Amino acid sequence: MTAKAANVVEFRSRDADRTREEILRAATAEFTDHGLMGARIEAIAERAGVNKKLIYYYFAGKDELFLAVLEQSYADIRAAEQELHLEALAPVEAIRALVAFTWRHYLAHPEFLSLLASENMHRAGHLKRSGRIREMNSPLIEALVGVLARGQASAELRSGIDAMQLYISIAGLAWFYLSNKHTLGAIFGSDLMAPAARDERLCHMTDVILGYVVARPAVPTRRQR
Amino acid sequence: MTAKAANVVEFRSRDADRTREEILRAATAEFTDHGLMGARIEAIAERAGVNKKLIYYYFAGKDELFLAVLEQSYADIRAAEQELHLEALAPVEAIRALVAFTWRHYLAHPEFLSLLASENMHRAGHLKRSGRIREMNSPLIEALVGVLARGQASAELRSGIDAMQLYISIAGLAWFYLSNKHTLGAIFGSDLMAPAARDERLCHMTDVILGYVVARPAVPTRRQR
DNA sequence: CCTGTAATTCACCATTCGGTGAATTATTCG
DNA sequence: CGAATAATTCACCGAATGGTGAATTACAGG
Repeated sequence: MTAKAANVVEFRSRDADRTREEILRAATAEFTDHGLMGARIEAIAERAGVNKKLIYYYFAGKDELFLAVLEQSYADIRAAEQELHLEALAPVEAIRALVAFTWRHYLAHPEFLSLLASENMHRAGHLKRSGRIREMNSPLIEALVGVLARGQASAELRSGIDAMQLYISIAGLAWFYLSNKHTLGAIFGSDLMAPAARDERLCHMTDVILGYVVARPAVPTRRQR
Repeated sequence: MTAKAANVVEFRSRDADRTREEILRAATAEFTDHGLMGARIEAIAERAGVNKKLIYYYFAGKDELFLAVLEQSYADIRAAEQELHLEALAPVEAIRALVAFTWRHYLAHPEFLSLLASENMHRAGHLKRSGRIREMNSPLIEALVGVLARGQASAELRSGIDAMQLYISIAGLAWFYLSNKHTLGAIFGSDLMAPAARDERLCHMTDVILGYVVARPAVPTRRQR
């Protein structure tokens, strides 16, 4: 019985790898657009051009799918960091490169910002359950420690810089601008993503960070209580 | 009919203002904890100790409620900014005060970060519809412009600093650390909210910003293209 | 005390959503 | 080819969820 309209239903060619990847891609987009709670499984299925049940065939549920997306996004940035080779650059140039890299990576991967925002709202519950991500503990910090040590030895960089604090500051300068571009843009009445504005931001970020790390001739900064 | 168990139902004393405020308070908490999409109207009603329908009596719907919460949060920070009186401080001290203020306000008002994160995920749709917030265009920026002008005139501060960029940078240094404390804490394996860690962060932030704004004896910072 | 109305409760709905059991089909391998 | 199995579809569910119409009650003003 039930002659399905004969012409219309294209059957999916059966390719597990491709299907899984398409689900992941669609899920990344949906989670990025609407957050973990706002994302709809059915919407992910539609974006992927896939039957909803397939999502449960490949992933245990919404949370596991989100975790897979998050892990992928982390893997991407870690992989990109590998190509920085900070150890090959002079200290000041290494810092400058790190700032530019951070800016450009966030710019090119808005999903990273959005996914992490969701994950933080969930108090990093997925991340904590993921061995994979915790093992990805960025080698970048160690590279940065090396750069700071070299720079301090050569007196090019200020002493007493904490690598983690510096890393967080560099990330923060880029992150806040990009993740809050809509509210900031509305309040300041300007398009923060216009090419000129983006260039200016990188310029400013670089000045701020270099202003901090580059050793000063004399004038010591006073610590506040 | 239907004798409700006689003893149990305490009737709400009828106080429109109080009820409205309690709904707003509960909604702030719920939106903060779960985001706009994750927040449940019924949960807000329970938190407020109020019948669900009352929420629709005082607010048109979920989005209008969210907007009201957002407006309140903006009003709070604008009010707090009023008491800074940057114009009464020496330029460097004014910057230092602004950094500390930003840090402490975000620390004391996590809802501000969370609400704005939701609002940005929604591309500032509520904010754009709110005349009230757009009119709140921070006088802080103007005050900051004044500080920078004074500092430049007295040669205490570097020239060419853009007030908006600086404001975004100060906010970003605090924001990223706080809004991403869970993922950062998991990755770095440390408690970023421990008192010592918080003090260290403020210290670092201050050093970074002052390192940038304070005029250098000679060594000009090279601009990158 | 009485009455009008503002504030509150109650019962209910249509829809959406994450998720599932079982059938079905494509593909691989013997 | 024929059977086994991996990949996909189909039909369906129970629980939430945002929202509502209408009744009800506390309270202020006369």
